Amino acid sequence: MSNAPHPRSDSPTRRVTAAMVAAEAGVSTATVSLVVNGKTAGRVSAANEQRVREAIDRLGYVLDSVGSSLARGVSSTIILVAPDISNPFFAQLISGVRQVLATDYHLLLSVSDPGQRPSLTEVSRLFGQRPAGLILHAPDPEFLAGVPAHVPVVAVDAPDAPETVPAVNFDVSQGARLIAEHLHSRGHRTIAYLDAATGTATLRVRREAFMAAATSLGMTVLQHLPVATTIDIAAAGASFTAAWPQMHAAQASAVVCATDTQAYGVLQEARAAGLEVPRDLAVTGFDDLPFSASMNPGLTSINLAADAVGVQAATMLRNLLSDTSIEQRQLIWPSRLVVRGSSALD
Amino acid sequence: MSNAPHPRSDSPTRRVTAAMVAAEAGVSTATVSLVVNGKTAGRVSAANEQRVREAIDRLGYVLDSVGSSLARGVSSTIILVAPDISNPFFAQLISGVRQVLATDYHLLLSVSDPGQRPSLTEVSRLFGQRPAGLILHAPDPEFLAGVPAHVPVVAVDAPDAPETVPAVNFDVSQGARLIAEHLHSRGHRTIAYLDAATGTATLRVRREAFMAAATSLGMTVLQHLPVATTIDIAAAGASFTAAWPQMHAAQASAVVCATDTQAYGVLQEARAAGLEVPRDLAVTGFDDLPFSASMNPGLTSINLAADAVGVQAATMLRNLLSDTSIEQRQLIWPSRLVVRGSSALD
DNA sequence: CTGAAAGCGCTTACAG
DNA sequence: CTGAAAGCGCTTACAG
Repeated sequence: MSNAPHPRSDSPTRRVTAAMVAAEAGVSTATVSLVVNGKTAGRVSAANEQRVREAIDRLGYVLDSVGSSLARGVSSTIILVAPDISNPFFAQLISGVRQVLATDYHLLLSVSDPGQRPSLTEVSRLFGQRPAGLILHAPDPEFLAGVPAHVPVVAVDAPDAPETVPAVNFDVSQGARLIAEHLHSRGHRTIAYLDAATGTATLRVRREAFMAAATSLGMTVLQHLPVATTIDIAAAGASFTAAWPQMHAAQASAVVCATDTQAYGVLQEARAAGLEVPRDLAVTGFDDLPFSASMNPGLTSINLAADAVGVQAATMLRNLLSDTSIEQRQLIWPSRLVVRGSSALD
Repeated sequence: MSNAPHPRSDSPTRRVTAAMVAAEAGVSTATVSLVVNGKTAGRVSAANEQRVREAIDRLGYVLDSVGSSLARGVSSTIILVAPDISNPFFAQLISGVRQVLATDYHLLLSVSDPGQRPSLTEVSRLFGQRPAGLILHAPDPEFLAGVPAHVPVVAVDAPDAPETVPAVNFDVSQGARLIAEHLHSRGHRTIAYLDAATGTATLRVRREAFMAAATSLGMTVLQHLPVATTIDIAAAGASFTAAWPQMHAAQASAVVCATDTQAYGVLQEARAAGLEVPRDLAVTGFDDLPFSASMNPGLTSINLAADAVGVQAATMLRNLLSDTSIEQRQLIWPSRLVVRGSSALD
């Protein structure tokens, strides 16, 4: 920050423009622009480039991206649209995206309130920003359809995205099967499924894949017992508490939860009800949040490689932006079962 | 989305501009601009306003915020700068900010990698966006000093912010005292403090306030035992494990952690070491993350009203933006002790 | 109440 | 290799 003073209390120094740099260096603004954008090869003499760089340093010039975006017709901002950043798993995704895109683009997040989808005005304003590209986490089909044709887009965690949309998904079907097989191998035959009531595609796939796998293994899955809840610890716990008597009567020996967050609530309330996990009741989650290993007992879950997927999605988008033809339009990342104490006696 | 089709596969329809709307409505672009910005009072006839609105609907016009920002000299984007969004507590803060600002401004998040501070280039690009204002979560002094004088700023969770900077802080000193008093009242006399090694001001304040309170209550706090760690479950657990023999020898009966995240690691490793919490060792956290109630035993912690603080900060910024003089430049929000099983026998 | 015009800061053919 | 100039889409005094 040494040579670019930003006097917070001094007189409101005027913004330094390319024109001022040009005057200082004795060149045109066209030349300044070429230097700033690294397009000097064969277009700017070494001497002039040097002069411009010195002038930039002297004046503390910073490219105005608003002017730049208007002239180029597109900004260098990539917007990551997420329905819910309270999911800690999302931080990992971002970290992966940053690794690939942070150098050349400005990464911004646009979030809606948890569980809610972005409104029409929010979407319009989004495109009014002229983003260079979009990474959409778990977009609903309407949002996807509303993206203007000329904006490069990559979807993440969107198993229902049309094949024409580049996407990187987690293999949650496989994860759901792994859970079913794991519980079956531990002798469970009657099981409850706590679904998440957000309508996201990944959650539908998780449920359907689990049902299919459990059924084909000859297990019984209780219907709507417990009742689906939002992805919230307290709501999930309450739903479990309400359903437990019936589950118990039906001789259910395990609760499979659509998300780790919900499983935390079930663990908590099962304990409050005096149940011993996993002896009296096995519990499993999905997502393998960083906190799941710290539960007591640890929560058996499905690990999703969020950072790897972030890297993949960002790489795909970068290729799209540089017109590199991408080989595969949709990638799928394997899931991994992590067995912990909540489903396995030591 | 009905009357504003975004043909994803059709021919690349040209962006609809204010000039096209003006032509369609038979008025000037100046009039279109006034209507779009709701500045019609006494400046646009009802008839013309009506015509313009119809033309906008017919053509599916959306204000281009890049052009608008350039003309006005400032965008309608408010950027929330956060060092680490993996902190779930951050989602609550955002929710509060959104409640106040989402209608009139576009809220975007700029994140750096966990624990790292934003680089100079990132900061420059930030201001190249011409944000209407900034909300800074736990900014370091250098960043704060680098904010151009004309950009309205509100800091959050920045107990070291100069008095000239509007800020909303949590009373973490009070929280630290509450922890000390609670443990003292439970009979603890020798205590370990697991600090967080990120250099954020709030963490320094937590530690200093705790040390002062504990000392004045006549308690002994072991020095650098365990060794400070990043805000990471595994790192904290490992640090605890390494320090436990010495802590035990020193007859420490409690570990006070700078953050809940670290406390999770301690709980986990204490359990692995065969310790019973809280009988053999009490553990406390700080932040009261949503997961802390789900630990077993539940984690005693300090609850910070993140959403309330988000609302406050956003309100302050909105007042700053509308030239309303704000009464108080710095607000402080009380902390609340939440006692759970990790420090209290049933 | 209305519109022509200047201007925001930059980029990019274009002519030299 | 270089610069004058047009243009990106909008807003805002200004003159009427």
